[in-house]
Amino acid sequence: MSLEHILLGLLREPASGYDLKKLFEERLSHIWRAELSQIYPTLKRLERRGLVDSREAAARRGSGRRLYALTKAGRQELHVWLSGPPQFADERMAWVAQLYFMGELEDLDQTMRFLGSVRAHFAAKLAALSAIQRMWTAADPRYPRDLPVEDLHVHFALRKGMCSLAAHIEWCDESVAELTARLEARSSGTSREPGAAEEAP
Amino acid sequence: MSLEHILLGLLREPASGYDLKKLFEERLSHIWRAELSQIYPTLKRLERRGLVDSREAAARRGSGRRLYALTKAGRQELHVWLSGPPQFADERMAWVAQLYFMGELEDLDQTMRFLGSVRAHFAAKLAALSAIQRMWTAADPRYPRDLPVEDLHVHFALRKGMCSLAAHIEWCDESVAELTARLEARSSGTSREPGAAEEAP
DNA sequence: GACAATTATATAAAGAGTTATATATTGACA
DNA sequence: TGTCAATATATAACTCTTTATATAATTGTC
Repeated sequence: MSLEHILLGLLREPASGYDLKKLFEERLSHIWRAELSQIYPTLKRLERRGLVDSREAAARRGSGRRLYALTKAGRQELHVWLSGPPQFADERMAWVAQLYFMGELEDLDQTMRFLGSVRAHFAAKLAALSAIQRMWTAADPRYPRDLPVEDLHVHFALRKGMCSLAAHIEWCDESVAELTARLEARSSGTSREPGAAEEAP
Repeated sequence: MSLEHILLGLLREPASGYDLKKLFEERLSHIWRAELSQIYPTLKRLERRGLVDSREAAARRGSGRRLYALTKAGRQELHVWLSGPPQFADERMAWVAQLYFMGELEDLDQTMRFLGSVRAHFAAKLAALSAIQRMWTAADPRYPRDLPVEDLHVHFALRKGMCSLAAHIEWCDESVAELTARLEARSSGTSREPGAAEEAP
């Protein structure tokens, strides 16, 4: 189970369930997301298996917090996961399925609007990752060539997100261009469209 | 629930659960996957809701088959889904998480091997999609500019997969190049590595 | 002093997907 | 004749994830 391993990875420094949720949002939002209702029971399971241990600590506010930390066995398990083969899972992309079936609507304007929404979505995500990279570049003169090994890997993961998103945007533009060419061909000369005949009967 | 809508999309022609599983594998493998154990109960649910209806039919082999077909309500529901906003879901990419934490291992050779596996994986997937595109190009002289509207959308979805995969491969190459530069810098001149001192003590 | 926001943990219930298993029929091949 | 592969449906058990809800203390604000 990947969530377990990711929690082990995040627990290089001791953290509470609440902290871990924040770490997911701040550092891993482009890779994985997890809800508190999933994190808490998973931490308990990891503790039962001896991969993490916990101690109570004073809360800044609210009820007491429980800080979890990696055990030796936990670090070993993490290394096994990291040394193993890449774990691929096939994606489920509902929005691509929508596009796949959208010919059914026979409405290329709808397709155009749809591609616009898609492009905006990915552009926003790319802007967020670019901002992170810019911050990093400004803050650390070693970026990225001379980063410490750990940060280099984080950099790779960030670049993965940026490259994917940039490709999505380019694909949107390619598709919009193909659609536009088609719509122009339709509105000018050779038209067999049912709607076009209404213009000059 | 997206699987329901995808089944509605596939059911433009009547099909059995078994047929639909094949359609997922043949046409939608780069977009969505579904197991028979998920398809059968989903079809029953769709029938209870009046979005599809079914009739028994003779099986080519095996026990009798049940053919499902879209109802009017089903087609309407499909159109609502297709007219709605794109449904994005954040991906969970275990392999990127592995890379993110891989600095922990302090073994850049392992990182290199990992990136090699990743590249091979995506290259194989891209080859599969490219083959589909080549077949299509060869079979239909209208590809892609003058395709019927329906096929144009299928083409867009295929191109989405190809663009993503090509970007993944480029990212792999970029990362390998950065890693290589680093490994060469380490093996030549300025070395503070613990292993390097053993060469000439 | 009331109220909202934040910090913090916990659990129940539902939904989505995977794995394993059971059944039955037919055709091909050895 | 036996058995393997393909066609076809069905269900149980399990895992993973989301949504909703409950509790409780503290800080800042109006």
